[in-house]
Amino acid sequence: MPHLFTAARARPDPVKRIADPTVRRLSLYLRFLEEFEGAGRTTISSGELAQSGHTTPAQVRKDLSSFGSFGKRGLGYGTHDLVAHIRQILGLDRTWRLVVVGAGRMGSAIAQFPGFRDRGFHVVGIFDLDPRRIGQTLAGVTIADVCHLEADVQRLRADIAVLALPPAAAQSIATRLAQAGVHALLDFSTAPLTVPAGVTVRRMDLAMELEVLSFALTNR
Amino acid sequence: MPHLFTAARARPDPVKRIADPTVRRLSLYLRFLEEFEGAGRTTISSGELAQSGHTTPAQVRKDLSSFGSFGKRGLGYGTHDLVAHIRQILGLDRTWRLVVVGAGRMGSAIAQFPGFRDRGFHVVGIFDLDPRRIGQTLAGVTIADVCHLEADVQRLRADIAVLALPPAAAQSIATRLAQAGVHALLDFSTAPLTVPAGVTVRRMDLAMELEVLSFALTNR
DNA sequence: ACGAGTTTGTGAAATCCTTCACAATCTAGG
DNA sequence: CCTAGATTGTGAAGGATTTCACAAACTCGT
Ligand SMILES: NC(=O)c1ccc[n+]([C@@H]2O[C@H](COP(=O)([O-])OP(=O)(O)OC[C@H]3O[C@@H](n4cnc5c(N)ncnc54)[C@H](O)[C@@H]3O)[C@@H](O)[C@H]2O)c1
Ligand SMILES: NC(=O)c1ccc[n+]([C@@H]2O[C@H](COP(=O)([O-])OP(=O)(O)OC[C@H]3O[C@@H](n4cnc5c(N)ncnc54)[C@H](O)[C@@H]3O)[C@@H](O)[C@H]2O)c1
Repeated sequence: MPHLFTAARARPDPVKRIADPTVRRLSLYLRFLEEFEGAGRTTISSGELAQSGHTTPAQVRKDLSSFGSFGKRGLGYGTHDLVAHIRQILGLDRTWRLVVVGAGRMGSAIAQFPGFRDRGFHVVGIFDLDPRRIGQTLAGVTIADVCHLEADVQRLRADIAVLALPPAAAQSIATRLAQAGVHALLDFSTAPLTVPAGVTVRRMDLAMELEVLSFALTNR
Repeated sequence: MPHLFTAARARPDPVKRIADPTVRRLSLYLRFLEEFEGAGRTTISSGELAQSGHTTPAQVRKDLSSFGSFGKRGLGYGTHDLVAHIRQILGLDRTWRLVVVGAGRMGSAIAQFPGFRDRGFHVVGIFDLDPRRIGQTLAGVTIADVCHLEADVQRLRADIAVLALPPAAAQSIATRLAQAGVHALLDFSTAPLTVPAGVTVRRMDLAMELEVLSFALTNR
């Protein structure tokens, strides 16, 4: 399900579809660039980036060139510059407000993970159904009753929701979130969700990945 | 990085590369089929399967046809039959022995998740570095010291390892596991791993998925 | 200021994956 | 047994993504 988009921030030229794999790689490149920048490197070539990311120099250059021309021929890319550009392309030059729905094992692990805040993803709300969980605090956020979900996510101005729910509950919660104006969902449950147009869903399906590994092992 | 394989279990015909997306969809189809089977349906058409999985009838048929001819024209696929076939294709007609390395928030959540055992993935070992964790028990398995990792995974006959480690530790543990004969890794850390040929790695990169969502939100 | 050496940016080619379209084959009903 | 209706299996077409290959543009040392 590819999606159209218009270029970020008044750049007139490249109104163009960006492939999903490109966006994922951009996210990867960003990490390496930050490492390189931290290590004091001021420039980096497509070849070096490619090596870090298990891809090819041509791929790196194609990926970047869909957004503009950030490198210097003969030299490579300025690490600091490129970090700034990719952050802007990915929309990481701001913070995003996250809610976690389902405070079980997985939901708790995610809500307590400090790495997200460091990258601009702030957990501003946690919801559950279970009276024993409601009222407890995780990483400074008090678990709220899911029955006021719509009002709460609007009050909290949530941008993104992480669903760590039993599969049976996921669809109904997804619909309620979409209704309440949350346009991005990260779903850990096993059933694919149906959502209104304009809402993006990403799935994290552990069981599927294990089955892919099983297939790989089975076929030598 | 596509990989070659030879057809599962002495079928002479289709020595052919199977696309990764095909394998993932097979895993999806299997879930729906199990639901349909549980609901008493004896046959199902490619159209119905497609609808459940957000894909097209042609895609479903192509996917299945890379492995053989399982349907009946005019009727569809026998649910029970197809479940059995897909299980066999994916290598799910046996149990797989899992170890979890890193018993922090994420590792604990995974080790304690009952859903895996139900699908044939048995957690047989958990490892950590932290003396406070070593000796504790999760879901009936005692956390062992990672220093005997190689000997332990061989003794436990582990097939698959889940890495829930700090990124800095992941590469070294992956290398040790590969050395010890574990040919399939599921990695939760953020750095892509380099492994010897013959070892399959799947990544679960939460941060990357959030950044893809950030991109989607940013570009309307 | 110049030439040797690098590295980018990008059309074109190649590869990979999905969709189309239809003959082949089945069921069901009379 | 025959016909109407349904659905599979699959080559071929189409679309998407990756790789190739090379001119353009830069740096650096002299
Ligand atoms: N834990 C894992 O390692 C793991 C692995 C693979 C998949 N998953 C999937 O992730 C999801 C969560 O897994 P988990 O292990 O955290 O489960 P869990 O049972 O520990 O937690 C689920 C939580 O959701 C809450 N909940 C249930 N219905 C709700 C509703 N309608 N609204 C709000 N909260 C509700 C429950 O009270 C519970 O706290 C499941 O879909 C599971 O299949 C988890
Ligand atoms: N928790 C999350 O929601 C989350 C989200 C995104 C990514 N991740 C990633 O998953 C990984 C694990 O995250 P976490 O939250 O569970 O971290 P954590 O700190 O809770 O757990 C890490 C565990 O690994 C152990 N460990 C460290 N070095 C080790 C070694 N060499 N051998 C064995 N054990 C070792 C530590 O003792 C600790 O128990 C990290 O790479 C993290 O970036 C986690």
